[in-house]
Amino acid sequence: MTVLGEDFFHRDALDVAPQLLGKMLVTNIGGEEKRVRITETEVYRGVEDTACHAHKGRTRRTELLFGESGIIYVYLCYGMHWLMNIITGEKDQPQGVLIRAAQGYEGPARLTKYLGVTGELNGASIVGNPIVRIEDDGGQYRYICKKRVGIGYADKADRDRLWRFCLCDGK
DNA sequence: TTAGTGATATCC
DNA sequence: GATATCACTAAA
Repeated sequence: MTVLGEDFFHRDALDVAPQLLGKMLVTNIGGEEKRVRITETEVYRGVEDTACHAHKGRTRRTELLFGESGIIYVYLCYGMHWLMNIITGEKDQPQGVLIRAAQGYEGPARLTKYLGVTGELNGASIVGNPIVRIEDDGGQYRYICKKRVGIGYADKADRDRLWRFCLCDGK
């Protein structure tokens, strides 16, 4: 078992997202360790991706997306749901991977609710952090690509991108 | 199908 | 200052 380091995230989101599938997401928030297997991820990539929060440019909120890889971007949606992303790729190139689901906790907000992830984690690093990390237990998994969801506001070309990655059942 | 909820961005 | 929007979920 190894803990994923900075080099894992310092690559294109389209490489990182599928490889995150099957990894263990481990948090230790409020003194309780929670451990789940990631089953679904989604890529938001670049200013040219109209579904990406950063496509209109830098703001206080999206500043993190332009930053260093391995940083956690947590965003509050509809006033009650925290969504968790991990920044990937080069600095000044806004891209990230949304953790959409884990085994037993399908749904991006259900996952963060279980783990105890909130805006307090926004801007934290996922490498060398006792609060949150990702472990690789060596498993190899099949996955399938699907269209992203919940981005009806984006251009059609971006809505049709197959940037959502789901673990196949079984192995 | 719709209510619930609040930060953020955008427009005065 | 105000208002519109939103990478969702649970309940009906």
